[in-house]
Amino acid sequence: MARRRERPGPLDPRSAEILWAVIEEYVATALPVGSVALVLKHDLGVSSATVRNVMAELERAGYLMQPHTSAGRVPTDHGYRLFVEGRTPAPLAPVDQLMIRHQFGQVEYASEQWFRLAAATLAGLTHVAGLATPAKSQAARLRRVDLVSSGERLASLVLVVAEGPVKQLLLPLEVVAHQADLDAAALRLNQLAVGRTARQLARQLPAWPLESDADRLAARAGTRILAALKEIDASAVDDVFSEGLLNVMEAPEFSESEKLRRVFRVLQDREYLGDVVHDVTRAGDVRVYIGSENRAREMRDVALILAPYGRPGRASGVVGVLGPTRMAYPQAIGTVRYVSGLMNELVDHLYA
Amino acid sequence: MARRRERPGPLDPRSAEILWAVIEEYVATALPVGSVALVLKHDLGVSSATVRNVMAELERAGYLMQPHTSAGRVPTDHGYRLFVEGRTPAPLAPVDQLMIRHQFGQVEYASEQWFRLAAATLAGLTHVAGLATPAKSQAARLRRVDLVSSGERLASLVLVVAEGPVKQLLLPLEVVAHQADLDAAALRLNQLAVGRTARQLARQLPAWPLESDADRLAARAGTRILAALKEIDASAVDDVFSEGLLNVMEAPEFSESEKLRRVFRVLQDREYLGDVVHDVTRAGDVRVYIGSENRAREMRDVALILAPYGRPGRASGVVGVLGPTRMAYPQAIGTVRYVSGLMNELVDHLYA
DNA sequence: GTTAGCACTCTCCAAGTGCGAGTGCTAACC
DNA sequence: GGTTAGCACTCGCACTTGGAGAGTGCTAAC
Repeated sequence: MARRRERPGPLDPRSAEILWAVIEEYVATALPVGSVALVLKHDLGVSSATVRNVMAELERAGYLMQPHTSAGRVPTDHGYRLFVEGRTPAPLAPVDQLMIRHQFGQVEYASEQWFRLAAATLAGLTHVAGLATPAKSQAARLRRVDLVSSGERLASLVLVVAEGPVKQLLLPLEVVAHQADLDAAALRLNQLAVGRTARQLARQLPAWPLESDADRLAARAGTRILAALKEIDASAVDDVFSEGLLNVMEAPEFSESEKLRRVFRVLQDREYLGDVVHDVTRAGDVRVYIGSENRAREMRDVALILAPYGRPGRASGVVGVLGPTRMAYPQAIGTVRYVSGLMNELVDHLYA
Repeated sequence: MARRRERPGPLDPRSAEILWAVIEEYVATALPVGSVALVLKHDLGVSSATVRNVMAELERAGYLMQPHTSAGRVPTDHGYRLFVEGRTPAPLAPVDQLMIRHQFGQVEYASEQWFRLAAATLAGLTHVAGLATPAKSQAARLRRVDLVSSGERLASLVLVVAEGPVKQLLLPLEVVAHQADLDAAALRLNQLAVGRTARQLARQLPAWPLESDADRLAARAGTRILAALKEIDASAVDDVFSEGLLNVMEAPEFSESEKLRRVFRVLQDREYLGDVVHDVTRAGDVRVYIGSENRAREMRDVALILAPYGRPGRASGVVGVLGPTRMAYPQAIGTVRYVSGLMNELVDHLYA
């Protein structure tokens, strides 16, 4: 019996075929896969005894495991990893491509809805949870300011930030000001602050003129704007749209709600998500995190497939899916890749 | 034995005392309450046998039930209802009031964060899930328009809506236009469209001038604005901030994830939530929906405590909590009432 | 009207049992 | 030498059985 080294490079073709078969079977049924059932369904050219021998090797190599003696085999995270690397992703079916394009066409001019739709689309096609973060740049650049009166001593400060969402803040006023006064200040702000990042604004703000009432109002707003820009830059991810979490809840591996809770907990951990998003953006392509490959312990039951979109540094975000490690990887990867390409187009178009 | 009519008006004091005791005990332990345990802990002036008799009556009247013969008693939805009506809500502890005020003080001028904070605060204090919907008026009124260039043939249309969030849309342009052209059009729009509702805009739009390029651009934007306003008006609730869903997931009654899934499903049903919000707003005070009192079947395991804030018709929303029917109602009601009062103050201040 | 006493009911838990799926090993086979 | 049939063995799962314990409803006495 050709004893194999522990977890070596590529598998011989037959072992690979059997491993793929086990994984596909397990992904479909969520039940440990036995040798007999496998030869029955997958028409491998060998008997169940041979399959048993190969499976035993695959287990020694760390790609399969038995939940208990005398149960079938279940893929390990390493097994899935090999599968993901060994199989080419399945490109999204043309009919689905068409369907998605149609849906995105409907919200083409409502950029706020892109991310939600991306998440929903991914959830719908992969039957796991879809995720999307809005595009965001490292250093937010102010594109437009507006001041709207909200009473004699209160104004709404509207900030349009390049490559990001619009923000509304309240600005309490020291002196009574009407819309005309605010307009004058806004004019000033659009001259002085637009196009600046937080860093630039911090440097220039002290030198702003303070001669007229409008100047002073503008300076006051400037301070507030600076704080807001800093806050935007500081947050790793400002929002994560998730859709189809119900899909994940329905998976049998999450029938004990403790595992479910763990996933939810991570999904609220902005810092962790920020790290992952950073990784994915830097990698520049689809990334797959399988179970224990996730940095967070609590994610050891789930797999994450993420792809960046946009332009690194300028405006970028990620889209992807989250599901049990028992997932149809080739299909999911193909789908995530397609949707990220679509988001690329949309964002490119917007921030050309 | 004084046979009682079925589910009559108020209970005699002793029966009420026992019912309250059962509910408090059950809320604390989540275990069916037996007669012996009750007299031991609650120091009622009677023996367990008497308690048994009273409990049997309460069961006949529909306020208690047994999960199975020879188990203790569990309150029914009717029992909780009686409890809610019979007990005065517990006002929020002064120390908690202070804590909340402090937290809201920190985001006083970031109106977008109020709702999330309200939900988070409620979740933290009540140990169930906190909910909040942003303030919204029946007929959105435009407060300000801005056009920002996003390329030669694309503009961002920024809409500030009275009593609502700011919106950003993309406006594809028929002809090449630079920021100066957009400014001219925006000036027109702020003269023609500001202060109008969708209905008013629909009437006036056809009569807008179309002489200059700016006019034509403004008209084009006007059409888009009208569509956006209509959309805002049409959506029953545009967003529901929920925090602390993990609290609910941890409750023993949701250990089977099927019940959990039901709750999540309802939480995504905008139409249903819209109906409830409408009810609460019309009622004008805290409303409690216990289990089967909810219109949605899927909500029969949970209780909802909601309070409106803002001004009906003008800008109003709701805050509240969602948890298992086994909830500390007096405390939760007191907390929800307090937070809704706080939101009232904030919104009043803003839209004075 | 209240209470002690008691028979009765029903869940929960632990231990025991048969079944079936699936394995690893051995010896024969190509 | 790799492959395969055969077989003993293992172990989880579902089911049964048998107390133990909690809690009830009823009855009779107070």
